[in-house]
Amino acid sequence: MATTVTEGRSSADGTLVQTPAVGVRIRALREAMDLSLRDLAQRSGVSAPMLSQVERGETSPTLAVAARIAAGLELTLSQLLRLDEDRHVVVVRKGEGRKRRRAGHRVEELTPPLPGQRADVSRHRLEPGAVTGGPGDPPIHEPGSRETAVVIDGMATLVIDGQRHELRTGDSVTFDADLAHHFENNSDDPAELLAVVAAGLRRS
Amino acid sequence: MATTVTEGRSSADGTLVQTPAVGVRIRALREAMDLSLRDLAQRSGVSAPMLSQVERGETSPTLAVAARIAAGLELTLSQLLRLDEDRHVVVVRKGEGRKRRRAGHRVEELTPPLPGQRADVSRHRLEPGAVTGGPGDPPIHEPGSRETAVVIDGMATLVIDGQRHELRTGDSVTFDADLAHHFENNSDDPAELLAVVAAGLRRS
DNA sequence: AACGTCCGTACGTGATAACGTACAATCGTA
DNA sequence: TACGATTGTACGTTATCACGTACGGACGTT
Repeated sequence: MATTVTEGRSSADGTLVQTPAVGVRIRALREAMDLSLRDLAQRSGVSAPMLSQVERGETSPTLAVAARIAAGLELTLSQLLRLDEDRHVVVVRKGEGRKRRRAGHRVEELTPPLPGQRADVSRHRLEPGAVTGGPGDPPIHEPGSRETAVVIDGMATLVIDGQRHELRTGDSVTFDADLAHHFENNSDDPAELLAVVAAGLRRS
Repeated sequence: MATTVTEGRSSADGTLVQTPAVGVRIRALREAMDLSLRDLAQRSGVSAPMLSQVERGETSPTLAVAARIAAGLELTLSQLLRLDEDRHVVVVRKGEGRKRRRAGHRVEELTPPLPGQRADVSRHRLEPGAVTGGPGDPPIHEPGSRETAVVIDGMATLVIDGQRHELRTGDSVTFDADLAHHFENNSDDPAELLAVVAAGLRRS
């Protein structure tokens, strides 16, 4: 039984000469989607030669063009850039320390650490009054990832982006998992949740 | 079905015209830090007139200068852009979702048909003696996809590649979903399953 | 081979991003 | 009032971004 907390570690301190890095990332994403330069050009509205130059780091695109490229890759620009800014290191913590600090929250990892894993399934048990992650240190998943949670038993409240969503047994919710979010159990009975985090496009 | 779609400040039709928005955000951040254009110019290495034009949305900066501006505001570029990309979607499905009924097999789709969806979560109820993957169903999934199933309640048997795996309540299993497989319920009580199918990298 | 079609990239041109300088407006201080 | 100091912005020049076109190379057919 292990508690997984996926934390994006931003490199705010480091220098960010990302112009060449984002080009490599764009090329990797494009090839991962099996798109040619002209395919992405049509999807994004950016010319193929421009894409080639950007991918090789010869030019720095404007925000407008970069946003169109990201949209062609079905990403927002911030998501695209975060792929390079973050180390997106997955920190796996043992349930021991986590359970002591976040009493009433038990996490059970269901998906094994297989290579090429793109979905992470975990089961959560929230005692009355317990919260996942915590408001101050919210678990944010990899950029581009999306989470689906199902309330198996009891009631829970999803707090995301300043909004609260009351969930009853049988309810499910889908949202972008790279946003700050956490679950609360404000009822008098334990709650069972099942969380599925689907990773964004990634290469090797 | 009662699905609730909650959106932040979406860009309406989906296309994101963020060039003017980020300018307003930059100005707000700069003024919040009590910096003049020349102050931020020195901190970021971008000329003050350029900053003025960017803040008013007259020009779209390149990624290189946008990153320098963000650094001058002590932010990464993705952090700066994220503040304006509020196309975060939260889809809440109250109660039971869209169902398909087979003989003794009820399927409930939990993930909404959102663009960019890469994982499909479904809930299955198997009556005693029932099997999944009945005649006229998509027997196997896309090549490269992987499936994780969790037995929420009852017992079930996974038959895959000529092998049988007995699963009890709380058990879970992960396997390559492009293999022929199906679930059976050989017990005397109904079984509740939750299946997660993570698609491979999409193409075109 | 010879063909058509795709791939990524080099080239030349128009558009514009980004700079340095200079200006009107505002504020504080003498 | 008058002055220096700052504010944000208009102007003109240079650098370069972004486009359309066109080229050499790789692949599959005929």
